[in-house]
Amino acid sequence: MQSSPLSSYHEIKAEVLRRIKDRVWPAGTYLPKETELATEFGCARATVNRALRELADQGIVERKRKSGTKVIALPVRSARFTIEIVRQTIEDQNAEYRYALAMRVEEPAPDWLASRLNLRRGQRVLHLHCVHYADNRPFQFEDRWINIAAVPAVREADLQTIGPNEWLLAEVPFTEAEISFGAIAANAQQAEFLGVPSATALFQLERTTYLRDQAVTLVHMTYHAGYRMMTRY
Amino acid sequence: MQSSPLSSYHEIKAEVLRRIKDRVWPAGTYLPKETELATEFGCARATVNRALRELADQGIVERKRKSGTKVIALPVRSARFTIEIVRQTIEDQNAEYRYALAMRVEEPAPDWLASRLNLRRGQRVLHLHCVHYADNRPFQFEDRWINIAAVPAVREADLQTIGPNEWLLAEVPFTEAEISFGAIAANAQQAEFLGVPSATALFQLERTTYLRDQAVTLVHMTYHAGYRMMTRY
DNA sequence: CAGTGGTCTAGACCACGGT
DNA sequence: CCGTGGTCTAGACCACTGG
Repeated sequence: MQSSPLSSYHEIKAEVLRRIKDRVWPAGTYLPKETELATEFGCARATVNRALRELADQGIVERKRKSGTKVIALPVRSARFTIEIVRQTIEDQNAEYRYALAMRVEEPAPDWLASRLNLRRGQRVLHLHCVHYADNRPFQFEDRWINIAAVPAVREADLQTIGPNEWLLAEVPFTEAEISFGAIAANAQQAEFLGVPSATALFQLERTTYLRDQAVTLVHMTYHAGYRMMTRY
Repeated sequence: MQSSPLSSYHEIKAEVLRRIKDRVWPAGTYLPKETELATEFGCARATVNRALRELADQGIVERKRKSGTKVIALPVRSARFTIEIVRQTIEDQNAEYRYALAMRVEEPAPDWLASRLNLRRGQRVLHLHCVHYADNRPFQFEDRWINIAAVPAVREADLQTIGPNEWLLAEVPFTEAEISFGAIAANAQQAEFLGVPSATALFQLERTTYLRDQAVTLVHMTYHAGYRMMTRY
């Protein structure tokens, strides 16, 4: 074997991928064990291991102790979307970012919210409406609820200047979140803030954030008409 | 130092993460170098390396040779969406999957498509309309164009039984793709196939797939009203 | 119980990128 | 130039899991 000793895990990864693509190892079959590949490629087992581990992370192969490494039948393609701060998104487009806080109310959590975020009945929350502009055109409308108990400091926060997203990210980074994307028909409020006719089809991102099992915030971010979220893989 | 020798990279990762969260190492600061951490934790440098590398992959820290490892200021959270085959999605909901091929036409690529996929003018493509049902209710409408030159075998493919997505995935796995999500107002066709009023707000996924720089397929997958794509991170 | 991947080690050399 | 992370090695032990 040992054509020309591949000694970087990049090379090994590429070679293994090539064999899978070229059906040398068709979907469902098992690859040789790590030690065998190490011998074939003339490298240490750790190097093969690193290559295969990354292929497993990418969902190309599946590894199990004792059984070995096998090529996944229908490769599940997973795309990665980076959810940036809106300001970033806008500035990346070389547009001028402007932010406005349209509403800030402290009140007891409405029942639907309390049940959604698992709050005690009547627990106090901060309800915000914000609009993010790109070159003075509305880009995103943000409707956010913050659980005050989870971040008491928010009462003192100056959210006139900094968006709540950025403020929260700096205050309580590294939270767990649940995200969903969907399409909605603009309600009167969204239509007004975004400057579109009512019932316009809009892209919306919903995110619920938790810190150690305690809900921090629920936000609906509704984008201007025609917005598309993109990525490649 | 060396409180209690942490010797698994999991433990080290957790400990480093804890220190970042607890602001022992605030955003923007540099962590000790790998060798120092290895000494502190009483383990090999490779172990520290593995832990820090994974934190870098997660976008928690940023590493650069010579400079060192620093805590990212505003952690960019990236969510991973698995784009499964529709059949999977439906079956995962314990619903009955049914598929119908509504149209199959072979024709020269229209100009907009040719320019979009970088095809020669008039190159022949296969144009398909498919509907995927969950428990006999329309779930997704698929409008797909396939570049015949890229996958000649598609001419013989029986797309009555297997959806083109599954067929393509088996035939040409491991392609590059560009994806975008957005909201659209249903046109007459989409409205009819999905059984909703015209202009209903619908969630749509567009994907362009390439194999070695050659366009393979462009597809618009439009979901039933109310559909949301979910994930957590 | 035994086979395969999972992980750790101690040491080495290399490559990038500030100074 | 030279410090820091990037990677490789040879060898070892461990942990899960299939038979």
